[in-house]
Amino acid sequence: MSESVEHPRKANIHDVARRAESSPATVSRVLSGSSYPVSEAMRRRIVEAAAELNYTANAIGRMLKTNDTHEIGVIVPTIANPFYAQIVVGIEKEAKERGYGMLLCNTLRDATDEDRYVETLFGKQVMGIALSSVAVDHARLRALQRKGLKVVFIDQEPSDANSGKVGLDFIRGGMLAAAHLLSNGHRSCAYFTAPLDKRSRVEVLEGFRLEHALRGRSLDPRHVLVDEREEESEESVYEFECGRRLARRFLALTGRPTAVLAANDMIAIGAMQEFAARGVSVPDDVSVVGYDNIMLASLVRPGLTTVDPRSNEIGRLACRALVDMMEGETPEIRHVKVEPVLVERGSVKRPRA
Amino acid sequence: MSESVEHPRKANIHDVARRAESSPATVSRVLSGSSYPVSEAMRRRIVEAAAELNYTANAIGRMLKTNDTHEIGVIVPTIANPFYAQIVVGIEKEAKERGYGMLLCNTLRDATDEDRYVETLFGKQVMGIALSSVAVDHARLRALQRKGLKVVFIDQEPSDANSGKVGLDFIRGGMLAAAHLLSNGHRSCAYFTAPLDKRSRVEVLEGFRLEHALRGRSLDPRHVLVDEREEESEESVYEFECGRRLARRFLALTGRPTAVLAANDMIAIGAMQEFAARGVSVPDDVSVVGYDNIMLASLVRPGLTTVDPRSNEIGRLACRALVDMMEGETPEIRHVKVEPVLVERGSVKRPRA
DNA sequence: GTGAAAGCGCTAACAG
DNA sequence: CTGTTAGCGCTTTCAC
Repeated sequence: MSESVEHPRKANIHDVARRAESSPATVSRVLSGSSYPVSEAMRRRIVEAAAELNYTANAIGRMLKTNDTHEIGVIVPTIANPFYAQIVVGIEKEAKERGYGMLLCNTLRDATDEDRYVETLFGKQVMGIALSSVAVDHARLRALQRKGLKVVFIDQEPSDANSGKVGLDFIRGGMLAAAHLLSNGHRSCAYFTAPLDKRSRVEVLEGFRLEHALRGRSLDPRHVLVDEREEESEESVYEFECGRRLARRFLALTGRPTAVLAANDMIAIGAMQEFAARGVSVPDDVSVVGYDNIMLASLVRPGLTTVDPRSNEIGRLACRALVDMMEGETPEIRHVKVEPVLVERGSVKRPRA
Repeated sequence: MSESVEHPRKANIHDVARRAESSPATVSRVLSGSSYPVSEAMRRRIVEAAAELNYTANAIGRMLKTNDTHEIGVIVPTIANPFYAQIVVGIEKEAKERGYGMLLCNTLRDATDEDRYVETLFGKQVMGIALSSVAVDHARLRALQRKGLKVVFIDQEPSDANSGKVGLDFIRGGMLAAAHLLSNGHRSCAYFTAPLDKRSRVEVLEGFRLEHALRGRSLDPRHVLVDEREEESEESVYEFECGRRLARRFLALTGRPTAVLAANDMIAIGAMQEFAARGVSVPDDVSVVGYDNIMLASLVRPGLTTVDPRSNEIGRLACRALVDMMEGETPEIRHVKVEPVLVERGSVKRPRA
């Protein structure tokens, strides 16, 4: 039953040379786009012979010789999460433009796999790795960096002069939201968040506060509503429920604010849903701003005004930094923060007088 | 300015051999996990030397020698679409278990890029490609298959005895939905869909009809509601709006059915939203079933009962078929259809008597 | 302008 | 059990 059909051996550079009555060296020069001078006649013969033989250069041979794979490794928790999917697409776009291929690894948050992936990628001779994952063994990574591996961290603290880093500017995002709300005439704002154990959640709050301060205002501590419940079930389901719970607490507040910033869109949408269920109109009775700009934000009614972290751009920049490092460019742009941007939809309005 | 720090040359197999006072062959045997007998003492010395030198085998060298990269190529439109993201994650899980790496390519629906990707992957000596993209040059693909490339198509018509294929069983999905509705006592059902220019939309309808027939029922043609509007704007936004329009038409029907199957979740959710806005209760006044099981389906109120195509499983099977083909396994399982599954939530209920 | 030859790092005969 | 050797497909001196 083992009917392994014999395939015609793939043509190699010698085959092409023979057919074009030339030599491997010259074929290589022509087909790899070298600038080395080759006569027009010879060039034509070679191109023709290659076409006839259906020749495709073996990249492995080239890689071994040149010691340059033109590939980068990318490690993320999982592209099932749209945020990472966007980043990866951004990375790939940039990589494609620069002529690099991408080796993608989803760790699914398994620390063991993560380390294994780093090792495998290094073995495959990628010269650079972009990663957004916390559990990697940094000691090992350092060791590999000493052997020439370039590393760019995405949305992560630990970095150093030898690594690149692309950060998300949550503080700026919080400021953006505050600026939008305050300049729309809101004099009292609330912040909705799940427990403050993630950097993003606290930094958004920081920015929110900061912008208030910059405008001579302050955020009433009683208006910072932190959900107590632990994260059970799936993340987004949890966040949605969290938004509903916080909305109920919000409605019970005396001297209730006229606007809310939520730490992320799912919380905002949960809150909006609860408001609607209780006859509180968004944006007439209360304005809501989210964070993340997930697809859903454009679908709910009213559309959710939210802060977009520009994940695509994050990927692009990460890749750019990485490739620059690999190609020995100046490391000036090694540490970037991507500026988030406010997307206005219908969930914010000036408060009633 | 060109401060290219000199990195210590990576150790190679000769370095390890020298340090362990052995030979490259033996080092290879030990470090590549060959079953070739090597004395314990020697083995230990080699492992130790490798560790001291921080040795990582160069996979490129091995690939060139063995003519086996242990890598597969994956081509999809874009992982920004969660459906494809799920598939890719499924592929990768399976690939990881089987010891294969993955080269991911997002075509972003650019036909030119698609062909280029196929070529590049082939040049990189992947022995197999899984692809879910329509625009590939099939003539070229056939040519590469003749050179031994294995191909698995995902959710696509054109296939043949030489290629693998993993299909989605939309017909079965439609049947599942009908069975659920009918056995819950619904005697009159409707189908909501965007224009019938996609295979999925017509096959789901087919299945829906078929199951009716199998139970001696029939689907009233006037209850097949097809949106006329062309797809403008973003896909999911369009579908959402489409659901709302169809819901309005549905409510105007005389002898209105008690249940609805939507061609996909976004349409179903749009319809639910419209129903709610018009005081029609789901599931009390009308039951709704969706298709796709997107994350959102579990978040809306009531939860949307829907057909899950099991994209993750699709990816797994695609990869399994591919690797089997690459490893010369029997091709029995070459053409698979993945059985969808009904996920029950709160949007379906027996109709009022 | 062209070709011969060496060699990238590894594994697999083969010989001992 | 261990080592020597050849060579995977390519690029790149170097010599002509």
